[in-house]
Amino acid sequence: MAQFTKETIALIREELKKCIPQLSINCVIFRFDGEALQIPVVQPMNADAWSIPGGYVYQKEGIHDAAKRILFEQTQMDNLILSQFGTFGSAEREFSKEISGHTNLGFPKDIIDWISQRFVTIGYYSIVQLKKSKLKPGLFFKEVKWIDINDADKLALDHSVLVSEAVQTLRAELQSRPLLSSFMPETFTLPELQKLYEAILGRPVDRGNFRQRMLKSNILIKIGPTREKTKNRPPILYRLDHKVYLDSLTHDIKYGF
Amino acid sequence: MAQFTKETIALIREELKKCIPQLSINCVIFRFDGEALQIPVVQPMNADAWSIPGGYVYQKEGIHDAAKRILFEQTQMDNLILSQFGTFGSAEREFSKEISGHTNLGFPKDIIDWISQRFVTIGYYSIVQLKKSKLKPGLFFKEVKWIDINDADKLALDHSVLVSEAVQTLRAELQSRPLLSSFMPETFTLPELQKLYEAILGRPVDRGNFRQRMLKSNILIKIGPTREKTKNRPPILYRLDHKVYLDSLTHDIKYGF
DNA sequence: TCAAAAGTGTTATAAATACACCCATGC
DNA sequence: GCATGGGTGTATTTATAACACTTTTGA
Repeated sequence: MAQFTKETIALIREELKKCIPQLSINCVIFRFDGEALQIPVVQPMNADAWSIPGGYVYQKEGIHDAAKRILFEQTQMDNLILSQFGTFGSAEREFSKEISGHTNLGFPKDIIDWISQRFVTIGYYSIVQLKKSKLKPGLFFKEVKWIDINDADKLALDHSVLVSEAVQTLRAELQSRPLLSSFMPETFTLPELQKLYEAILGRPVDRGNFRQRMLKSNILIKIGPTREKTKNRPPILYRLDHKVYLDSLTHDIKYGF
Repeated sequence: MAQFTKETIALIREELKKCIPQLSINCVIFRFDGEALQIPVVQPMNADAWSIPGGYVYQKEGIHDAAKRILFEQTQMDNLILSQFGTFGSAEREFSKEISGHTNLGFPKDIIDWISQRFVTIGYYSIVQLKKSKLKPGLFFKEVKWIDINDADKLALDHSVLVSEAVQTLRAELQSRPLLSSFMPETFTLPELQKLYEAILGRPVDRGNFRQRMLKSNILIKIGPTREKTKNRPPILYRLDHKVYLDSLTHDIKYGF
């Protein structure tokens, strides 16, 4: 396990001093690679386990800004629209054993004490387009990588729970938030869009009905028969009509009266 | 403005020592008086402004339990089902002036410093039946009272914002959470239920369609023609079929494909 | 010409929505 | 009898959902 230099430890100590204690932020970022939803996970310098990106809030910083900063520091991804999916702070959310159990953290006691306190964490989620999803590990991290959400069941602490809560929120907000703008590239085909919906909903969707609904809603603008050679019948290329799409989001729920 | 005794101040100091700093919880509790939605607001001993119930989280206490405890301490209401509606912590959420601006708080400096720090607050909401909604002010409070949500625009700090966020969440969760069980008494009439829906949705609803939908869903059990003398045609009494009601909550959203 | 994936159409059912009409009560 | 609020029915439109059929491509 890598050890931190004296300078790095001093730096970390200074950073932690500027933060609100016992409050953390964790981010679940989604992308769609054409087949499945994926999220980035990070591996700190001094640990083997994988976590979702997370950190602490500066005293003079809003929690929203903190989430953006932390995400950028740990993955280099920027310009994301973040939304909360919940705040987690049961009495059992106390991982001092799991954290200090690793004998060779390379941290002095004061830092170990600080990070192994009982924490309340605010969960944020966001979405990034595939082409903007290049990751670069932050200062104190060995590695960052994308994993399928279905493989997110062995993360550090209670991070697997956070991921599944974020997925549920994503699902619930599919019709009320402009998720497509964030997920899809400039141009795409209906079969591609359908696969995204299937990945988010976790179930197959009927092709005919899906197309009908999408086309009737006028959120898609046809821009040509296709781009490349395809193995079978070439799909039609579309792009989002952002204006119509934003208007189409269900601000009002149907009640039947 | 009332002053605290030396003993009370010592007690408060001991309490605060046991709490997570810079993290608070605020509760928005709804009841329905037959006409409008109402929430309880509290007035601390040493302040004139009205706030929604709120407090701090003990080190060894889950945030959910903390919300229940705080609510009980400040209103004596118990056995509520609490849900989060958001966590608030913008950099501007810093009310030291508003808090210490009141010159006669009656607190020593260390306590003023503690409570006028920058706080992140977790918002919880819940519902209580009218007949279970008797309030009793807590130890450090002058008064507790119910106010209409429409009159909640002059609360302390940013509490009016919290209330409006809670109302939005209530609205959004009307079809997915068992709110009726908490709002309605054992027996009620359809016009009464309709008024609740109108209060929550903030708009009139069609009587015919409302009745149809309610009756077709089988969540109501007819228990008699009426109870008392009424001015006009006596409405029919119903009670909730809790089993059917819970099953009827929309766990899956309609997408059209 | 065949498989595979894309694209289109048809139909049955259920839900949403707008109303019109009747009923029971007190005055 | 009539105003008032409670209760019921009907008709139109729209959405959901299942599924059959056609088209285009590469091999």
